[in-house]
Amino acid sequence: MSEEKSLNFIEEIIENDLKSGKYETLVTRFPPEPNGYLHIGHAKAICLNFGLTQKYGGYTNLRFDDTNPVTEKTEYVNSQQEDIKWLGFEWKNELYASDYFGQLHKFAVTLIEKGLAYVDHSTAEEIALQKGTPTESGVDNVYRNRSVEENLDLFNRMKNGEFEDGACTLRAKIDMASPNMLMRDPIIYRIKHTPHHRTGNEWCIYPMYDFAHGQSDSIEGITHSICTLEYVSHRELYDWFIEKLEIFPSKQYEFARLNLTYTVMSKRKLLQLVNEKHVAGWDDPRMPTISGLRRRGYTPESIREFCERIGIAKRENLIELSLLEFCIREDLNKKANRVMAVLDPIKLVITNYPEGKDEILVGENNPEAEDKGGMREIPFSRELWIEREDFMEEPAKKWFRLAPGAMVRLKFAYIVQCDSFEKDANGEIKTIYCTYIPESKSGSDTSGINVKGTIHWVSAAHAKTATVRQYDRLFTVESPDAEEGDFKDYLNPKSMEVIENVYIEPHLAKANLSDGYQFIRKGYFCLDKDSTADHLVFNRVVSLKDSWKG
RNA sequence: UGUCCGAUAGUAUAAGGGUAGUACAAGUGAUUUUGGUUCAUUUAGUCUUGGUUCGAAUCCAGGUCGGACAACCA
Repeated sequence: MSEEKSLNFIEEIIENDLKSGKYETLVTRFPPEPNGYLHIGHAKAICLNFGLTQKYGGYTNLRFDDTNPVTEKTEYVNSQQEDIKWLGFEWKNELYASDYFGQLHKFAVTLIEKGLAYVDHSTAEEIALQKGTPTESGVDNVYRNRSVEENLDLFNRMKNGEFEDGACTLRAKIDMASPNMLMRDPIIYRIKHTPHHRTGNEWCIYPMYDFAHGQSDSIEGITHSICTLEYVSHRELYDWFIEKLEIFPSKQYEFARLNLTYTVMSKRKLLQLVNEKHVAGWDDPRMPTISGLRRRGYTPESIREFCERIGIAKRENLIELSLLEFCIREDLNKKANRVMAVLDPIKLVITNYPEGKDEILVGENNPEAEDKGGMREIPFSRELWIEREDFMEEPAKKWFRLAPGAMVRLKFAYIVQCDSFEKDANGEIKTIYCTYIPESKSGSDTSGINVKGTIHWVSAAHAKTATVRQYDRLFTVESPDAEEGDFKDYLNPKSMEVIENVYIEPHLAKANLSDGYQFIRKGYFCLDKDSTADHLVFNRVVSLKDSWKG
């Protein structure tokens, strides 16, 4: 069966290149800068680059783009590696742009020797001024026409640490009148007397992104160098260096980055949320970081599926958060064991059930799993906790749950009928009194009674307690970036609701950190790493879809 | 008064000169011991104006709108 699946524009390019024999083996790379944690937007790029070589053969390198020692840290290198592995991908080579500092330095010397680079003593302000604007061309400066020998000598002295930071730069000599600002003699080396996370104090000059990225691709024989749209105008420069240096012609292709509703995606803004403690850290479950999503309870499969579904194109896009939620529900629906937990309890007493009697009921763990996920035991007794919202003193129309005189099925157990209820001094419902129908036991129901509603419960005498953290969108508006004023003005004050003393069925005491659970009728939850043996903390991954419109 | 990129249902993404399709979202109904799942079904789209053509979302030209570009960041 040939299921014609349409190709995205990058796959088309690759298939053409492979078919024409331009390349035998596809080589891609994922090139993060180790200056922050990876987020769902990076996941899109990871799935793309690794996915392509899985599909067409070939391999993908992991290359850290570590050309700026001021912002880069080993902590980030480690977290980024962990996230990529967790997503389920394996890189062929672990590489660093800093591995190429020696080679890159030689490339710079080559350019100088060809008369295509010069040392400039202008200040940053002067350079900006001489550069012109997008609509006005720039002007040449006095250092532009130095001799090759002088440039060689000066560049050598830069390398040897004879100048302070900012005293001079090495610039490519291209065209100060180019309509592309990046071609107006871009800086390719700058002085930074800053130790590097890998090369230590070996260098005090560091290449700029444009002078490192393309050449690194070329050195590694990257055939398709895939990046986001903001690099479109860099492509001309990318090609220029490769051409002048006469090295392997890697080609750059750009796709539109991911934007997600109700969140921000720039590393700068995410860092700000962390530093200013609007969230608990890079892995706060509300963060769109991969570590945050992992802690929230998202699975690698769900994120990969999401990346598959959003597609790859060149137009700007804003993906609805509901698609991400759909992907995790779809995955957890198959995998998550069903359990019962009561988040906002009221007492239910079964007046005709013997006091002191216990019963062990069995329930299937997951009706959606092939073997139903096996069975588990659930203790039942005379007094139960049920959800406050499952009782209505004056029922709305089409109300299927508990109300005076109404009958409901207790999940995995019996049908009960509400006889009366009691309020406390504040007028809040305190206790509901029911009678149960002994013949209606789940699995052996001979009562012949049909009820519309089924509710969850936990036996009061057997319940354990836990803390539940219910998460919601981090921002109140779809596009915090696009809004007026500071994006932080739109933080959702209710993005985390902590509920203490949630009653959970005893089975959940054995909950596993890596498993997702469905709290029946409430949503998908997972154990948080803050849990201890006697204090469990659950994160809500996502609520269940709720088509009840009360 | 620049250069480059883009424009298809609410949101994404296909259709590569020949019936505008899919997914999510939204609505309706059926099934259901989760108001979940599943199934069925409805709503809803080619930025604009010309041109080429028997025929244009697709090719061409002009316009409009959106985005990117003036860091010793990546």
